[in-house]
Amino acid sequence: MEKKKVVIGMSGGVDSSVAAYLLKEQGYDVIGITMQIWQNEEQVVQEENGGCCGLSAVEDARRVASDLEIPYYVMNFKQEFKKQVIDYFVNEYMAGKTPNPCIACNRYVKWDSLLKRSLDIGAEYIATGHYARIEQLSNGRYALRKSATDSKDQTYALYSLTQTQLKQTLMPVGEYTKEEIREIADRIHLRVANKPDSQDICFVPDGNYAEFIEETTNTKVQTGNFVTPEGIILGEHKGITHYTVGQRKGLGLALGYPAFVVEIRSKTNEVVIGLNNDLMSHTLRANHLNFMAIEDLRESRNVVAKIRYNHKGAACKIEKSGLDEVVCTFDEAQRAITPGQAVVFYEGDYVLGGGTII
RNA sequence: UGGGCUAUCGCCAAGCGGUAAGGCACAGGACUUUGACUCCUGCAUUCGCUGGUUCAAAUCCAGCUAGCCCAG
Repeated sequence: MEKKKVVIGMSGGVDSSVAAYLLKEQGYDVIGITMQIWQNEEQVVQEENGGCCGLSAVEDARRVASDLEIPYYVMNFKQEFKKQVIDYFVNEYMAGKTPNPCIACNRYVKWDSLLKRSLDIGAEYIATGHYARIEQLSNGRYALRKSATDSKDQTYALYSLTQTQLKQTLMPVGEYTKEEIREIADRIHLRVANKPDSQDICFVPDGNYAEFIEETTNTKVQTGNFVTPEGIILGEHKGITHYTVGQRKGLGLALGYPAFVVEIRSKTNEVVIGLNNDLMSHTLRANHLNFMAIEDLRESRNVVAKIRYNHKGAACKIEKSGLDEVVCTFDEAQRAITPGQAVVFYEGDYVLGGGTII
C-alpha cells in the first residue's frame, strides 16, 4: 500500500521537529521543508530564537530531518512573505491599526503558498507543529479544536483556514502538552529538545518594529499630538506607528496617573490618551470573516470570543450586521478592543470562525 | 522698587528638629509564536546656594539666588 505523502514545515524548533517524528511513526511518507521567508542566507542566525518563523531554522531543521531519515528541502517564500506579511504589517501600522503578522503568515504563506507547492510535488497533506487539532464535525465541516493544553493553544492564529485547507492539514502536536512534546524530543534524542519557545515578531528580531517600518518604507514617520478625548493637547508623539490601543509604556507622559492609548486617529495624526477605564467596551465589529464549524452565521449565537492571542476569552453574542460584517456584544466589557487584531469565536473547544476587528 | 509666597528625583508631591513617603515617567527582567496589558526589580548619602544655632536640620535663623502673586 502506498504511504500517504506529507510535507511538514520545519522551523528547527522542538514542536515541528517532534511533529515530523510523530508523522513518521504514524506511517506517513514525510518530507521536511523549511520556508525561507525573510532573512538572507548570509545573515547571522539567531541562536536563541527558535520558533515558527525560522531565523535559525535551516541548520537545526536539516539536522533533525537527517536524524529522522526523511528528505529535507528549503523552499523560498520570500516574495510571498514580503507581499502578504511585511507589506500588510507596514500598511496596517501606517493606517493606525495593529496587525497580527502571524495570522497573515499562516493564512497566505503557510496555507496558501506552502500548501499549493506541496500538492504540486505530490503531497496529500501539509503538517505543522501548531498546538491545535483538526476535526471533522457531524455536520461534515472541518473545524479547529483547541489543543490538549489550553495554555499552549494556537487556534487563535489559525482561524482563517478554509475547509479545503483544513482537510489537507495535519497537526499532530495538538494532542500533546508542551511537556509531553519535550519528553518525546528528549527520548528520541533531538538536539533541539531544550530550545526556548519562539516569541516576538520574527522579522523584527530586536523588537523595534517602528524603526523597522521606517527602514522598509524609507520614510520618517510624522510626529503628532497626544490629545485627551476632549481634544486638549498633552504633548508630542513619536509617530502613529509607535503606538497601539491599550498601550501604557513608552508614552513618556507623566500625568500623575497611568495613561493609556485609547484611540489612534490616522486622519489627524493624533493619539488619544485616556484612563484605563476609557478602554473598556462591550461591543466590537469585525469583517474579513471566515467560518469553520458553520458555513455562515445565519442567526445570532452565543459564543466565547478571544480578541487577542493571549486572551482567556469572553462570553458574547454575535450576529451578522452586513454581508461580511459581524457585531459582537460582550456580557462584560472588554479591555482595549483593538482595530486590526483578530477576533476568534469559540463554541466549546471548537473554532466557530473569526474575523478582523474594525 | 515696596509687600507677600515658593524653592525636595525628569514631572507631581509627602515631610513641620531625629537621620528623604508615594504617584507618574524611565530602565532592566518575567510572561508571550502579533502589538499590548500585567507582574517583579531598580530609580535623591540628598532636599536652590552660603553660613549659623543644635548632640542632631530638608525641617529653626541670617544672607544670597531664582520663580510666582499683589501693589506701583
